[in-house]
Amino acid sequence: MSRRAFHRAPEGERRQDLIEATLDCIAEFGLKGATLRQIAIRAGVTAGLVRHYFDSKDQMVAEAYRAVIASLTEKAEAVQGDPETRLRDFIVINLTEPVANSRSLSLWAAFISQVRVDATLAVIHREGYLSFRNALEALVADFLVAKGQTPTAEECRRHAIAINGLMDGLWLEGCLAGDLFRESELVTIAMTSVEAMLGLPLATTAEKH
Amino acid sequence: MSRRAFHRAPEGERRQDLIEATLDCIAEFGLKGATLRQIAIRAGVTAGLVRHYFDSKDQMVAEAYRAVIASLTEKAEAVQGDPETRLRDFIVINLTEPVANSRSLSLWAAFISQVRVDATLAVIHREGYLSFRNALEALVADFLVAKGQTPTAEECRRHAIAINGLMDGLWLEGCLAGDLFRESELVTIAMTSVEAMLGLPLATTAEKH
DNA sequence: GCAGAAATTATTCAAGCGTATAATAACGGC
DNA sequence: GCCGTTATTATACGCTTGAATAATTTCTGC
Repeated sequence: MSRRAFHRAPEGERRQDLIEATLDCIAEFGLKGATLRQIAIRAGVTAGLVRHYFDSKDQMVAEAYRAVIASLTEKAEAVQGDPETRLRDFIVINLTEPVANSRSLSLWAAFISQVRVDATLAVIHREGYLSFRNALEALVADFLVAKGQTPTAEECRRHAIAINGLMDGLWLEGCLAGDLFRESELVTIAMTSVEAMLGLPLATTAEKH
Repeated sequence: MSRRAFHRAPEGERRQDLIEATLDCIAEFGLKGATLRQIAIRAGVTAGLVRHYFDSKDQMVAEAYRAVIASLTEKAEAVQGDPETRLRDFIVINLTEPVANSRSLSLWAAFISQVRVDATLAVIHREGYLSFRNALEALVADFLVAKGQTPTAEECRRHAIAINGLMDGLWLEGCLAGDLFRESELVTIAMTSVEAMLGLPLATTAEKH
């Protein structure tokens, strides 16, 4: 009857590990399969430790949701360069790995299905959604202005809604059934569609690495 | 200590009631809150009865998923009239009640998050997705032909993927944050975007009721 | 109107859940 | 090198879960 090996993790690292383990379990077993015991196994600790870092399981799950939102938006909001490049990169980033994969979708869907149930998650969700759409709206506005147009705020809003919808939908298709599409096919379709919607070409620039 | 009132339901009705109650509970409490006891309360029976109609809870949930898919696709696949009208109606139906509402999304998301976990649900999902996209592809092909074009199969496929993505994404936005949009704003945006993507106008026809 | 089948309720069960608490191991200051 | 603090393990508790089974009510064919 020997006691389990006792390993003290570096400052703040354990908290992050627990959140990662939570997401792994939700993606793999669903929200109802992500039990404290499963999460603890995944994180390499015992279940009781969770309550040393979080007030409750629900609080840990909420923080895990924040991490998901961050991983889905932070890369997209960090695009740089001229307006056209930024818009193009925004599209590419959202429709390729690591943003677009089946794990991301499973996590996203698990939390979305809880938004109506848990008010805390609803707040986190709305903040993430609005900041994402606002970022896209700014991208579209900058792009149109750079092309010599003077779009009204209303036009920008409508374009942002439409493009946001298109991107969400293609992201979804790619995550759900990536095997049905050829390599980067969805990116090409998105580019062509956005060009048609804005009535402007999105010049193909040389690949950067 | 009197026994609970004993009411025998008409042929086959109880089964449907149980599936409806299951969906109500999933929408309201999430998958993990949809317990046999909650479902039984909602259906006005006792929990034990479930196993008289279904082999297990999982089987009932799978049948409930079939019902969700059906409710999301059956109306859209039944559009009638000339190709242009069918395409327009298809768009309208998918972006307005009862297909587009927050309950539908909660249900859809709950099941999608389980697709990676439960192989049975994965099969049901893929069938529904493909039949939906094929229906849309046929709609697009008919429309283009009616407009005097001779699109290749590849063109139809790409258009269907793009429009499907747009519709999914706008459906999603509408379900998640319907309060952020004006009445039928999403339908208008969808119409305008599809026109731009196909390079053809979708004539506004007189409202039918 | 009775007998057997089917539908429904009631009760029980083992397993797993999140939480609480107590015991123990590692660390940092002095 | 000891001591208080904190991170971690271990264990126990009350509750809920899906499932199994037994008891009861209704229906149907004759």
